[in-house]
Amino acid sequence: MHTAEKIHDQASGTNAMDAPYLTSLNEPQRAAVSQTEGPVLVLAGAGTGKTRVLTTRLAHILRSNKAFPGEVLAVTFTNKAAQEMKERVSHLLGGAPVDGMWLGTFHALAARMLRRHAELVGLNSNFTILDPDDQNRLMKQLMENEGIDHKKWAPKAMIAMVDRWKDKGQRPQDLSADEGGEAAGGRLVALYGQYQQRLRVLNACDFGELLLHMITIFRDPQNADVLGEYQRRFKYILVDEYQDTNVAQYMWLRLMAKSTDPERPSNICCVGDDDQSIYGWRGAEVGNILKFEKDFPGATIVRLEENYRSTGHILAAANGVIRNNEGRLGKSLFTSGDHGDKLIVRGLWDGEAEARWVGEEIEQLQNKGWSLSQMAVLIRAGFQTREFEERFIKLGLSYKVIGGPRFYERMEIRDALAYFRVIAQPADDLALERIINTPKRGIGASTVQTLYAYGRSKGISLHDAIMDLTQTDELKPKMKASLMKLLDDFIRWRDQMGVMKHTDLAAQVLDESGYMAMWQSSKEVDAPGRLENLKELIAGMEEFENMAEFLEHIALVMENRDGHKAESISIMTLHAAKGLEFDAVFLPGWEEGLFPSQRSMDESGLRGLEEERRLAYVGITRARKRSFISFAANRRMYGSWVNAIPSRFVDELPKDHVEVQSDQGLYNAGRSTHWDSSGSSVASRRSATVTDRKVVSENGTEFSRGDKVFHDKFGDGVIINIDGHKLDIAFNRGGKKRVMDSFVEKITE
DNA sequence: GAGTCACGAGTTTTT
DNA sequence: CTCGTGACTC
Ligand SMILES: Nc1ncnc2c1ncn2[C@@H]1O[C@H](COP(=O)(O)OP(=O)(O)OP(=O)(O)O)[C@@H](O)[C@H]1O
Repeated sequence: MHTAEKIHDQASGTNAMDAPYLTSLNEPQRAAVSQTEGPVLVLAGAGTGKTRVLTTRLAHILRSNKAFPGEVLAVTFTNKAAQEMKERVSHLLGGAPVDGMWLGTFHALAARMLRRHAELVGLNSNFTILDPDDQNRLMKQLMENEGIDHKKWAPKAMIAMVDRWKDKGQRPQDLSADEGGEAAGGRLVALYGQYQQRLRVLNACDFGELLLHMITIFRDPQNADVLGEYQRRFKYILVDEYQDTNVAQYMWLRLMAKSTDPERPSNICCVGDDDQSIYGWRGAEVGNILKFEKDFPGATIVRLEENYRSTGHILAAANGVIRNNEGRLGKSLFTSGDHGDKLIVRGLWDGEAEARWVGEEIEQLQNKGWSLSQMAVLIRAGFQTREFEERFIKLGLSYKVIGGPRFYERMEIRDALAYFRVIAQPADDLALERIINTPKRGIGASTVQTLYAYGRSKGISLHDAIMDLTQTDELKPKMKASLMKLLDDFIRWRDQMGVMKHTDLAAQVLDESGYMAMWQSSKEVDAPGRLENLKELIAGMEEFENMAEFLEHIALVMENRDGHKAESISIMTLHAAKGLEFDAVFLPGWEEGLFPSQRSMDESGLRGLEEERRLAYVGITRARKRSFISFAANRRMYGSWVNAIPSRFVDELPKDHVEVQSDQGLYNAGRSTHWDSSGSSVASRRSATVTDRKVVSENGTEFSRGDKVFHDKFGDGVIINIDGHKLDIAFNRGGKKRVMDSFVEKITE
């Protein structure tokens, strides 16, 4: 034990070493908890209690008076995990709520800091946090100004690239002009620069910028006192899911974790598992966890090997899959529990049959007394929810889609929020633009263009541009009156902000703006529902102190409506399931192209495939007792039927630990037989034909399934099957035809 | 400037 | 197939 710790213990007069919570840990876990001083890395596989260690460690630090709550920085991956950790800690400490901790996601914590120091980077402390939709719209505007074709270069894709740069901590000035490659006609870096400028004018930040601004502040020698304050404040730093931190997050952490006294290394504890790194596409760097020892010399590495979550068969199956990845740190895992039941692997005819089967299995488990809340369907991509939802509705099974369509993404909610945002922060152009003509005020697109053009020429916001132009005669009188009315409304509402209760103000705004009336008089079928949602929105605001707090919550916490629905099965993506556990887990859609995702492999090759495999590992290891893996031989894609072959991950499951239960021998047949969908005119019906994955035509073009092609006579289509040089193509104009590869051209976007 | 229709693109994964 | 965008007309 470190000397410092002893001193603390004596000083506080508390002997925390016999605290009750320590008895619920195994030996290495306890070591990781009680070694509070110096850098510690807990590197361990799934279900070994990493999160439990981190939570207990936090409780231990507080309980032994080593730090006040406000002196601990604890970073979690999701807001939900932060919430849970807060509850667990307070529970471990006897139940009283623990307030004042710096506990949250990277973004939530950075936002909290940035509100305090906004002026150091030229922002006002009431800056707006843009959501992804705002980002896209802003990018689109910039591209239109620059005359860049936003159909050829999707603004969303451009923003994705900008976000990746931000993940790496790269600002426009850190990039050479050609770093964007062909994107946006070779001008992406320039666009990035303009985008940053606009953020400043809008007094706004996007997600990545929250961290980048804090890094900028910390690095500026002029602000040494600010950095010093945080370095001294945070006596202990704890980070969960360290394998999925990106470069910017890493830099931010390192700046704060830098010890002010070389004699006393920083007390940072990170936990993670390189095999569970699944956010590479978002800039996460597994390298961060690999170099921990180098970054923090003298670090203690704790390995946990006992898995407390899953049965032997589940662990063995997961290990069998992940073993196929190269360059792993390698960890051993064992369980003292039973083998349990083998994993079920089942091939089915199509997605509908798959959903039906899953439904049956769920009902059987229910009949055995298992709880729906302890079951989950884990999918690869959002669109897969549909067939399960349809099936569950038919069966009357209660379910919740985690991370599905979110409440705040609904049109009417976004509109209402836009009003609130403009009240809170007048320079929020994107919000103002959204509602400037909603409800209809006769302010059309061309007027907005005029206003923007003026604002751009003066370097001011839309709001200020309106202020200026309504003082002149440049606008038509009608337009001018309309704009002045709106401006006056906002000024009046803004004056009320400090006076009126925020929920009352919200109701008043929606009423006086005519927004409520717009829906009340609407004949649309969903108008009543929208009004209902608006009411709910205002009711939900009650939980918050004021408007600013409410808006902050909306921006940072992506919350889900039915998240609390008890006794229902969860449907969510594998990504969203990270860190969770269920008695029974269903893993549908294990087909090549879907899982592993074709796109991931096309974009990132082997790296992409390995990340997909880690996703499979994460999925399997979410299960405590039962795991059901399935694949379908036929999938509907863009309305036409596509036949699918089982995922390579199915083959990687060790035979001894799975029970294969496939319909009509689909397990093997799926990969060698062409399956006709019921009655549709697939050309190869006459015989079971061989499906090839790829073919290279005489003239050297490579065709794969899913490729878009053009045929002189039939037009555009998609390759659904390949048999030597013969391609089965679903043509957009209708009909599926079998043609020779030499007759079609590949369309490359 | 507002409303209607047709075409086109899309399916990863999210703080 | 389904949603959203953009072009066209009144
Ligand atoms: N010492 C222990 N004794 C009994 N149960 C434990 C112990 N440690 C952890 N567990 C249980 O094991 C399960 C997994 O723990 P936890 O979620 O902390 O693991 P993890 O390593 O974070 O998992 P993952 O990386 O897969 O998300 C939990 O149900 C937890 O309560």
